[in-house]
Amino acid sequence: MNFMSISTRWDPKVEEEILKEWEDKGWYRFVKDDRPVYIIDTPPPYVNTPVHIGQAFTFVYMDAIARYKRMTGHSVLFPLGLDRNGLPIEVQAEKEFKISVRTTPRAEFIGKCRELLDKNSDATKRSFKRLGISFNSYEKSYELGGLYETDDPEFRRLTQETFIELYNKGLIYESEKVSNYCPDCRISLSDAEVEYEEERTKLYYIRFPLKRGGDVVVATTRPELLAACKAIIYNPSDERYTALKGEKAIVPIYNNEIPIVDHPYAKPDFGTGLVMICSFGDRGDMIVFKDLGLDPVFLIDEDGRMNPLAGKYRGMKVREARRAIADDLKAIGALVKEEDVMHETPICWRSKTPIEFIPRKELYLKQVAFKEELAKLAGRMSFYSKESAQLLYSWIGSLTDDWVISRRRYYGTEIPVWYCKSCGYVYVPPKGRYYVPWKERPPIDRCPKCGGAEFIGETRIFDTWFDSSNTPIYISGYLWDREFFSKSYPVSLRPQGKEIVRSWLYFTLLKSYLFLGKEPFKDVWIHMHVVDERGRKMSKSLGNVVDPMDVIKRYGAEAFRAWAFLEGDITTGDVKFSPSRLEAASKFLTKLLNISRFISSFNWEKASGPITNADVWITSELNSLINNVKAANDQYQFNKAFTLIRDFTWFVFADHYIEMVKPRLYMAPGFTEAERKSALWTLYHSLDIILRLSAPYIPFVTYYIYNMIFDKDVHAEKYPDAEPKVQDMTGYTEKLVAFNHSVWNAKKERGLSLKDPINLKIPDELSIFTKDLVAMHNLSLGSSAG
RNA sequence: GGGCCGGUGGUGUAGCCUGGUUAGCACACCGCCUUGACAUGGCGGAGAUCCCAGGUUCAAAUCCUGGCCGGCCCA
Repeated sequence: MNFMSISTRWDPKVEEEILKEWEDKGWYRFVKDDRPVYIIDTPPPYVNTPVHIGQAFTFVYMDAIARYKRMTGHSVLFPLGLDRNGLPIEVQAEKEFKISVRTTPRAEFIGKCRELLDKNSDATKRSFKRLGISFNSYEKSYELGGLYETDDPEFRRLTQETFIELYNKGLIYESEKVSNYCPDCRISLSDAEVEYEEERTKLYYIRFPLKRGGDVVVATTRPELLAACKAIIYNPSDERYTALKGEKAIVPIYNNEIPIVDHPYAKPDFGTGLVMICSFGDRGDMIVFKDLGLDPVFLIDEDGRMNPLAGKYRGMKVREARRAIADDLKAIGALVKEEDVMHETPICWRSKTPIEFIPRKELYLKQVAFKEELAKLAGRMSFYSKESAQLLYSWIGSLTDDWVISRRRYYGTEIPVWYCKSCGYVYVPPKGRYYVPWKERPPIDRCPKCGGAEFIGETRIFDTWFDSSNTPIYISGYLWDREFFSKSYPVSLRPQGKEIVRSWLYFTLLKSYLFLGKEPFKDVWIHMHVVDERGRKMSKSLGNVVDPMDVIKRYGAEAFRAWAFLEGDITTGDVKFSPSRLEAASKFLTKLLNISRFISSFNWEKASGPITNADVWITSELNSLINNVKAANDQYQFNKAFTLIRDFTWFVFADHYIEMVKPRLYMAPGFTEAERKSALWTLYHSLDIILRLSAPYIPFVTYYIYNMIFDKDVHAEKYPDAEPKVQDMTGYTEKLVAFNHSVWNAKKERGLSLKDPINLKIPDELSIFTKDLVAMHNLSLGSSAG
């Protein structure tokens, strides 16, 4: 860069020039040397949508961590990953190309997905680059720090290797179990992928005749499951019904007899206190079926329609069947009443479709057996903030089923298994390469069991979390640099959102435990979300989505960054995005430029250090700032750290110290050359510290100023350390500030300009600053000394 | 139904752990000021039932109990 002098305003165009310089330098590339390594396992953004403002926000935080760690002498591994596996891209491909996954040949369909992914990936990369995120690289490569993609053959090779190893350890099994099923996505879901949504729905009160005569009324939200009802339960403490024990009820419409039994799952105050137990309306039904040893009947097929066992309702969608059966019940007088209720419905996290519980044959990874060990390993990781660890613990505690890892979709890592056509032998190949069983022959000619030569390749793929849970293993060189890997694992930091604690964080922990026997991270930084000005989640349907690139176009990346660090602590709560607050935060950039401009208008003359009391005072304040900022940084409290820097720079250094030394700089009468030099030394020294402290947060402006004044790259400098030799004079700050305000106030009250002389006494405790204070305020009389 | 987090001037927050200051700061607002870095500035001002109710204490924004509201998680 070559500019004449520091500008009074920050021009976002300068950011682009700086980015070019950074790119040319290749300075952020990962280098293996004898420095301690710091590894950040960044969350690979899914590339089917533009970068979200929340991602922009949190990646800026990660960038500050990376920059801070570099400046404190670490070799920082900070790779960019792009998540490209999974359902959303299939859905998008179907929409964009108007094709269906069910009718398009697999290879062709995958090609279409890839086409879209490549286009989207470029946009994502550009956004991060523009924000100044100092990833080791923006180019894909198979080396430490290289950009990686989760659908890359190498990444998938690792996924398959973890499978092969876990399979060989006997941790994976196939079973036909009832699983969460999304009829819309047509896949089984792990428990982690189930969300709950409050839904307004009807509660139907249905009359069941009793076999011995009379009847009972049962309330349910799912009358369409009547044909699958196997029992009616009441709470053992519910005296209204204890007499019914052992009785049989007759299911309306279907006329089969079912027992009435007591079970604590029934809540006396819900509906009538009687609950019909059907396979399967919800998780509670499953528990009761198991407890009572009932045989389930399944009524819903993979399209989300009623199957022939539902009788006349066959072929109907679940919701249609519900309405129809309610009408029929009414017609025969079995429907006592309908009531509006709010009900927590389990839904698919992607499509928001209500999930059904149906049996499917899927592959499972054992996890329930390891809950204790997992909780123990989780305890070895430090959480920031520490309260967020509870999210992980409670999830581990609530696990009841093993992890469904197979999916019947196309765009994902293939499950590396072949089946012998003649004897059904399950062949799992050795580790070492990426396998595509649906289109490849297995690497053996004959079945080891029966000698058969024909094999059927597995067509299913893995749950995307089975891929994503390998990121710390992948980025730290497991595949290509085993020596580095073994030294560097567990990696330093996992930064991620709270909403994927039970998925990404949990599954990574599980994989790491089963595959390596270790916890994956030393530190875990959990953040909340960026929401709109009114505190609502940003969503397309609300129309309140803010594109970070629009923000950058308008205000610049540096303004966005300044705002991100000043606005609030995203680890304790959601942060509201507000353009006016962003504008306000960006004013600090102007302030910093102008402070620098002012200081640089004087030549930096040699001096041995601060000699006057005022200069020692501000230097000791800087010391204290350095200590406080570093302490905050080390706790990942970057918002606190940057706020401290801003407050000091503006409201202490500029407002008080700079104003105090101006007379000296302009050689007001009575000051010596040595005193002037001392002030200059102190100003330059302070600015140097302030810029280095600020560099991780606002890397553009600090780079620009540092280059202009010190002709060096601030990002290659050391993070400041406090100087222990400086006498601590921070105790004066409060009094000094208060005195200055009292003078300004007094002048105000008397209608004087700040330049006018005034007759005021300097408090005794500030007498050591008399010379500077007299000159600063033009105090004419009454000073107690000097 | 259970758990976690949060509730401080119009807005964003600090302080709470380790009770005691006129509850600090910023944005916005109002007034004055083109003072040789900056008017995206300087100085000044007004503006707060510290969610509510009890309790502990000489003293509570801070500790305890209960409740309300908001958010999230689990059943």
